[in-house]
Amino acid sequence: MTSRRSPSVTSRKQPRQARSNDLVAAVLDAAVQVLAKEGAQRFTTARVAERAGVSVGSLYQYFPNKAAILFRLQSDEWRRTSELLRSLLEEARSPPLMRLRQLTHAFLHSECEEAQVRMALNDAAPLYRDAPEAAEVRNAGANIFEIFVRNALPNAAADVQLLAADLIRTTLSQVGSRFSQTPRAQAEIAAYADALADMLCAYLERLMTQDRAELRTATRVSVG
Amino acid sequence: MTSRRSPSVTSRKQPRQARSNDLVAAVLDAAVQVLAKEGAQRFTTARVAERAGVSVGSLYQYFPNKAAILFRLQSDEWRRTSELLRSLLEEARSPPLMRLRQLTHAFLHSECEEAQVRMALNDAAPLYRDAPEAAEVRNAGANIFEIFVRNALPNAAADVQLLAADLIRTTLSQVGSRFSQTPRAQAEIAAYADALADMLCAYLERLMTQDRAELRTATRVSVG
Amino acid sequence: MTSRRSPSVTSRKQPRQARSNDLVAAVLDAAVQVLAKEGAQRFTTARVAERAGVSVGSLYQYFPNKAAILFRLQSDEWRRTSELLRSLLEEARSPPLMRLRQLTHAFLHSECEEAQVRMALNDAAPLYRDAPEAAEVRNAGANIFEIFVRNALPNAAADVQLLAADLIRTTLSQVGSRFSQTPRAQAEIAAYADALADMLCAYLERLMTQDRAELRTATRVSVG
Amino acid sequence: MTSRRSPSVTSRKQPRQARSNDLVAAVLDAAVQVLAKEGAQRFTTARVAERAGVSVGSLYQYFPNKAAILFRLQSDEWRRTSELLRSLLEEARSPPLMRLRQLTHAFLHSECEEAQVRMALNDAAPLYRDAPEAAEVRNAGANIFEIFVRNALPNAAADVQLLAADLIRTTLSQVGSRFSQTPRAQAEIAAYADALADMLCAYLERLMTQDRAELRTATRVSVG
DNA sequence: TATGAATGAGGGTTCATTCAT
DNA sequence: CATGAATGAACCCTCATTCAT
Repeated sequence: MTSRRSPSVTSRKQPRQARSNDLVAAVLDAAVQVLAKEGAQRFTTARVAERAGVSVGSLYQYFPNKAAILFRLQSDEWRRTSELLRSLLEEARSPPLMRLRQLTHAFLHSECEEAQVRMALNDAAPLYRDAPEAAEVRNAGANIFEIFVRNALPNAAADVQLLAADLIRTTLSQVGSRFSQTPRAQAEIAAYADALADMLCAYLERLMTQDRAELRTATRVSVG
Repeated sequence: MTSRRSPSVTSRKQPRQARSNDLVAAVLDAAVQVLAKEGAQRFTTARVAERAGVSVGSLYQYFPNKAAILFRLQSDEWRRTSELLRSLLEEARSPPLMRLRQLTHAFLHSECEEAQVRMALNDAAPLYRDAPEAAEVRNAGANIFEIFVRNALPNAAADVQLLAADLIRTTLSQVGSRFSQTPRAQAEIAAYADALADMLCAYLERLMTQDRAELRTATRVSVG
Repeated sequence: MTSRRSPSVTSRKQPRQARSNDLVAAVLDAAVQVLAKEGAQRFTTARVAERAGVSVGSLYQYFPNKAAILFRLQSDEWRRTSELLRSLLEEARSPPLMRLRQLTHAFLHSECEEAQVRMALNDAAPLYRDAPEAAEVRNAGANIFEIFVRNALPNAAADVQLLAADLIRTTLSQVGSRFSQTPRAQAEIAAYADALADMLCAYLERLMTQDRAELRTATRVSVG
Repeated sequence: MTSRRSPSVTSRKQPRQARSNDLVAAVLDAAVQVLAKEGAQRFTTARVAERAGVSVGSLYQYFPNKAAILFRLQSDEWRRTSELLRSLLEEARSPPLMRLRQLTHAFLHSECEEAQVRMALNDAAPLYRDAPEAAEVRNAGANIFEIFVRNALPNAAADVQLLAADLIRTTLSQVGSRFSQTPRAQAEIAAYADALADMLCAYLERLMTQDRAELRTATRVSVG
């Protein structure tokens, strides 16, 4: 394939002053509204600037291009989600399976909020996903699951742990994203979350059983 | 949000003659190439026509608009996948869990073939997914899993069956689609397919256990 | 201004055979339907041919271009109107003013029938009106009024007669055409026709008075 | 008939600054030239922009679409004509019939100026006449005649007044428009205007006679 | 003679980005 | 710094007409 553009997508300047922060906030806010109201297709810098009550020129002072706005939106979104996941997964007092179930519920509900914007943002993904910064942000989210899995499967090989973490994370985010493409009632969300949690937990449970088996084997071997 | 257009997307005329079929085939073939080489962003009717060695006008004799080409591509793709799934799931001689595992492997491998095109097609989804015909094609795929699940969980309530079928199907297609976004070696695919199959099987196994329990309960009740 | 195309617009061949006549009739019929249903803007040879159940190629065998179809439609329309006017104006038993009034009513009613098509045909006028044949057909209609006026104002100078004939004809056709652009109830048509007839008759009456005066003067002069 | 589009046609933004006004003026000016030189058929935004020495993009900053340019031209034209008519009809010192005659002359002369543009604008009418704003502008012109007729026929019923006003206005504008489609010498214009004025005045005179009769009747009744 | 597939210039419109003010 | 007018390439789609079959 020919080269596809992956220009830098981060802020042109770090806005230190109050004014700048306001402007950036206004733009991001407007961007969300445009995304929700008009969809990814009609998401234009002009429309964002207008809705933000700002000139296009100003917009381009803080975002190098349209993709940067979208990337920032997605970035913030990922950060928020990571925060949510971290707070639930790291809560070490409850057992892993219970935490995973709680998280599934929380995540699915959160996905269904502002599904409109999330979908539009998803539609616009081709515009920002190839930027180098994107990988970085995504990896940050991955860590959380890796820690969780390492904790739940302390005796598993590293690659098994990574694979499980990836699969759980991918399943959650992809299935959640797809599920929220259709408007859902609260009860429906809860039911789907239960099923999804069943699946993830069944998987994790199986791994944990193997994990304990491995431990016994390892012990016996070392003892023997 | 404001209304978004969802124009019809099916063929303008049924090509009966050899000539027409050639043209349609050439256009679809060219469309795949453009998608792979240029991506969804640069997928234009002009480019497709040029690569097909055909005039734009001719292209528009057989496809009412750009979305129709994309829809047709996706449609064909869905049909092929459905065929694959059906042949594997309906193969009644092997037990359900084994069939599900085989299917996972087959599906993941198939997803990773021509991943480039699949991704581009996915990026272009906003252009065709709202067409009325799209829902129809999607539902066709859903049936296959429903039948499979009904067979595996004969005693479960209908809504449980539907939910399980939906979840399995969604997980497979979404996780598969995400997984294939990165180029993968054969071994990597096999490993991921194993993990994914583990997850789906663990889930189905749990449901099957419950299913048998329900049968016992029901039997006891009716006997008692 | 630069040259505007005024290509010939008459039939490519005189259709003598039954088949040909059928085809021409079918095309004209279809043309009327397309005009009514789609408007001048969307009046295309392809649409006409399809609705006529005929291939574009065949259509072009009997009409040299799109304008020719429209011209033929308008031509026929003018012929029909001329027939109507002639039959009413030449009816010599009733006095001129009464005939003019009757004609106004008849004409306005006729204009309001199929107003849809008439309007569309009017919108398409730029396509055919510059053809040399158009003037010819129009002049045919003019004659009728000239004869009528010569009869009503036998003593007037030739240029006065011509001017009056032109004005009456122009007023009738233009006001009628404008009036029928809005859908009208029968009573509304009658009322407007009455007013229009009032105007035309008041005008003609005044000229007739002058005409008689001229006769007296002429007589007196010639006598004196 | 199927629905035909009637998009809004008014300015995209109110040009406040000198620069903007210049651009709008340049575009309108260019539009007139293109209309005169190329006709309605070849009136394209690209040509207008080019002749205005402006990019298409700029053109679209001030006009939402092609129709808007045409509508604006027609609108301005209507406004100018209304101004002319008002100044002549409201000139209360001369008697109604005289005013009507003067107006007829003035109007016909004005119609014959830039007849080329007027005709082209007329040909393009289908593009803008269905816009909601068009009715409004047209009605503004109607008022002038209604006031004039109410003054000339104070005792007539309201519907009689409205009908007369409509008929006079329609006749003037339609006959004038048709007349100016052919290039005319000054003398020819004067002669035709005289005839047209004769017709309108004869009509109005008849109504005024009736009006006075009604007054007498009304007086007698009220006295008796 | 009939067909209808093929053509491709041309039309209206959008939008990311720049830069003079 | 802020503005927003200006740019013009690019996009999707239409349609009168021809000509090989």
